[in-house]
Amino acid sequence: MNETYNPKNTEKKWQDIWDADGAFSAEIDKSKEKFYALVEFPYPSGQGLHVGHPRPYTALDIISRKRRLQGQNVLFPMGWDAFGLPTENYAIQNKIHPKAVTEKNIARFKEQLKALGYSFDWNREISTTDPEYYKWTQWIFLKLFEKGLAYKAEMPINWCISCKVGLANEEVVNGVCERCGSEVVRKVKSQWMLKITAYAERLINDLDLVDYIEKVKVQQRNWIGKSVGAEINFNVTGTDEALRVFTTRPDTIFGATYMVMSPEHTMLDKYKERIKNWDEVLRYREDAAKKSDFERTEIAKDKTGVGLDGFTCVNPATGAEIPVWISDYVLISYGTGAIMAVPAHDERDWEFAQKFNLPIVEVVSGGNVADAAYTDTEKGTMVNSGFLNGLEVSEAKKKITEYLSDKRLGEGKVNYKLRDWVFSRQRYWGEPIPVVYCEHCGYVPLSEADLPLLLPEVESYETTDDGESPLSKITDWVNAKCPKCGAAAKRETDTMPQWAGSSWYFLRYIDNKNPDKFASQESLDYWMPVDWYNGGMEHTTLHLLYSRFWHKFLYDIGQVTSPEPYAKRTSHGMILGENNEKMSKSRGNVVNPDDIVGEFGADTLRTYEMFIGAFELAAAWSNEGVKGCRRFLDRVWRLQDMLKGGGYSDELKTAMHKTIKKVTADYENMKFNTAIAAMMALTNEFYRLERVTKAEFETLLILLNPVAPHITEELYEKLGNKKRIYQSKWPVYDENLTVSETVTIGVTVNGKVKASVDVSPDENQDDIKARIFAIPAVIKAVEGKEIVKEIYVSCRIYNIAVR
RNA sequence: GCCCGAAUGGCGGAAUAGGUAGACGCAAAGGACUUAAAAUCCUUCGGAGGUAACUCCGUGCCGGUUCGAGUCCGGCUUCGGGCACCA
Repeated sequence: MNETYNPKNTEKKWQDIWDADGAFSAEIDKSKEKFYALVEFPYPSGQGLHVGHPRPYTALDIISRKRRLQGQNVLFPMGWDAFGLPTENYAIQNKIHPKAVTEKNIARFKEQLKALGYSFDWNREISTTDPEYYKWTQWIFLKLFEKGLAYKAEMPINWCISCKVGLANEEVVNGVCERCGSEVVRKVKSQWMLKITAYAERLINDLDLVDYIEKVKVQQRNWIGKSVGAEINFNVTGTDEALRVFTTRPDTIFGATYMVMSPEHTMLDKYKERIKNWDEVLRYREDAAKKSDFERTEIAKDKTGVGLDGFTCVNPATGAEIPVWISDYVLISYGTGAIMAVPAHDERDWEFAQKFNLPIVEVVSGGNVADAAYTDTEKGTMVNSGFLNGLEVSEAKKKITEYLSDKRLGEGKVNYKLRDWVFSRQRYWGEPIPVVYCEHCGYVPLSEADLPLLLPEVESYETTDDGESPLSKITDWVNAKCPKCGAAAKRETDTMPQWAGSSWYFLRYIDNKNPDKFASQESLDYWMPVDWYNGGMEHTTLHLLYSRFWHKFLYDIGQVTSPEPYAKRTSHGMILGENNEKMSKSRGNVVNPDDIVGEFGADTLRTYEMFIGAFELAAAWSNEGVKGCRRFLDRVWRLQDMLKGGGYSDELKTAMHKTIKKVTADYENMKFNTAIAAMMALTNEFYRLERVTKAEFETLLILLNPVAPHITEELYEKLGNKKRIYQSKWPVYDENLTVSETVTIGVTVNGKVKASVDVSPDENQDDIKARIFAIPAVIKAVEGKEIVKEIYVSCRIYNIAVR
């Protein structure tokens, strides 16, 4: 009898052995196929590791460990996305330097991750807050600036009128400040922007080059939101000037019965003398400033707006003078900030017209525009539309666009929902933006030789009363010389958003200590692109898109050789609390991974998180379920007590080959739960026979090793192996041996199961039919009925349709 | 509101290409072992009816396609993720 399974005796032991052996350190080796596996590096929060973290990490650890056994040269790195708001807020509250907080949090995270036995190459660890790292983040910014992709623009921020600070969206709860409950307004500030929109088309098109799960591609395409339409000029009555609109439905122009401008539209200010109800406009503008875009575009809410008195435009198609309104459902950030309203064929316009009694003119037949807007573009013919009458919508689109550009009234235009990236934060704990402002030269970038521009020490990390970054109060840091003319100049005091550091981190892992370049050409050539990147769906539209944008930019300037950073992208579901709600302190349903490791061991935690359910779906935590996985590992441990020598036994030969096949495929398809179920079933077979051969046991151990690396290494050693599992080979299966001689299939009558019958794959239908019609239950079911049809699907089903 | 997902026993979930719904695990019940408990092992385990053989119902709801639908189509409901300064 061997001693009982105690992970405390074995897990640390194997982690130390792997460390000492350098088992998982990756080096360039051109004789081997490379595999670069990437998981999203964590934000090292003060709460420590969450049970959600191990889910994706274990998943790619499994794939990495398996690929190594299959002979690939695997790079599986880990690091820290350590700049950010929570650390800064914690630092403010506790009067500790954010750097100290970060160091402490990283140490804790690292210890926790190490205890889980991941095969990370810790030699390649990085932190975005390390000056040797953010030097290159700043360097990329300089390149963007150099190419005209970084620029300054007036953009609104959330401003708490009481705290006098700029707030993150998250800190605005129901329109009020999360800290003090006061009103939050939008305040316009000059901010650094990155021109991601210049890459919109390629970010869509190049999705065809990569293997991302479909929902990620769809979400990115929708986020970029390409729409093809036209920009059209509507002359302002009595002037030479035009109000320009963007529309995806130029075909409906004859139905444009009024126009709507965003309350922020600059043309309003220009014509304020003409607008008789200017006071009303100002009041409306103030109210709109309090709402987010999200609130403003909500369709369910009551539409609001102000009709301009004394300001009208002319519909260029009909020649009619039409009223102009302002309303907050038109956003200044999309299109031209103004629309032509076609209430008959747009839902929002329809509701607005209903509320304010504006005329609704049908120009596409097919619906009943008195009841609802008719928005179908597939079916319908143009009516009430002059020279467009009788055309289909798509034809009308083409014709009116040509007409408008001939008459110089507008032209075809592609618009994207994607907006440029607001790159400034008025915060301390971020990368300083390496730019100075010189009165003579304007914004001047630092020279590359001056990087990294270090984040200076400050007394206080509190944002300032005027909404500027805390850096603005450090005068001897702010005061600098213009790199161009040498005159006195001021440094930019905004810092970069957390997204900056995470937009290129995969490039630093491959050569993390290089002092001269973010990564050497050799390492880029060998390791890039990332072969498999797994992360949360919540990062699909921001992080994933931002990093693709930066990588494409680096590609354009010849710094990297692949147009896309990630060859493959998969996604995991969240781990919820036992009550099926998101884990949070306030809900009291948080599970600490340390407790699970302490009580059951890391292998149990890993096995459980992989067994919990379909990888891509959310799953609720269950402490009872954890116990079940520990029980499975206990059963595997006790297999050593029923060990017999020899190869695969005759009884289990098929089961062994089938299991190898299933586990091998399931791991690659991230169906970890069914892979584990198959290994449980195999273990149950050993128990049923009350013995396991050495070869069978070793195969099980290697198959299970990626999921539960410690227990399997220990048992493998106990079997007398001098080599470790990590040095062994992935088992192979023989396809011919995975097929059983007979299969049990169902016999159904009109789709209802009546009996089952064993068939062999090569048996012909007539023989099977003869046997089936001898079964009493089948005879009874078809008795006195007419047999209409019989369907036999080989090794699947035999169905008899009767009447 | 817009975009993307999801819904299957008491519970977590399984079901390559539309082919025996409920694999595997948890919980529960009964039994074996034990002085006892824990652990372990064995059995039962979707619902209703029936002594039984067996019958009927059953994959969120309504309808459709099909010899056959958890799976496909149309229309809903509810829940989760994202909505650009949380990351």
